[in-house]
Amino acid sequence: MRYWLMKTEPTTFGVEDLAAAPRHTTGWDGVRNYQARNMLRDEMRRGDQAFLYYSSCEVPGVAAIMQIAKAGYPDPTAFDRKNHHYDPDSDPKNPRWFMVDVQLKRRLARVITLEELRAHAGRELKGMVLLRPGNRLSVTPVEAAHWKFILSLE
DNA sequence: GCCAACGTTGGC
DNA sequence: GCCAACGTTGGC
Repeated sequence: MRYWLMKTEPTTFGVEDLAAAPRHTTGWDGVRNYQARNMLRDEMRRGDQAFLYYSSCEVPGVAAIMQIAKAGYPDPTAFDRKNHHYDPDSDPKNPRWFMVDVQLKRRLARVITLEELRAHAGRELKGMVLLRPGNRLSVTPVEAAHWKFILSLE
């Protein structure tokens, strides 16, 4: 089993939205970056776990644990003219963008803030993709040891 | 294939 | 709201 971190803006889609969804499960659609696409399409497996991470907000940080409920499949929002993430160049016969389904496992007792994670960037969380300067990827892998350490901060 | 211009991301 | 970092686009 592998570990991941997936970014969302809390004002757009927060933990409470996921909790309110049927079976606490939703499609993680709208990712339009090739590197992230490759992970969604090729690497994520059902049963993998992922941190739900809040970005572009007052207190960025890890807010919850999710489980990958369905491995990568074509993202239909790319074919929907009216959708904000519509991509006219994505051919349904050869889809360009992929998504997974995620299920809420549990909220963390508190948000583990980016500031806290950074405080450990030189040691326990050395090499964590999220903390790499200039990183903007909305989906990143998390090493098992890092995953465990972050939860120990909870 | 280079690279300048542009748009987006996301912390601060 | 600012701005640095990065990805994408398109002219050449």
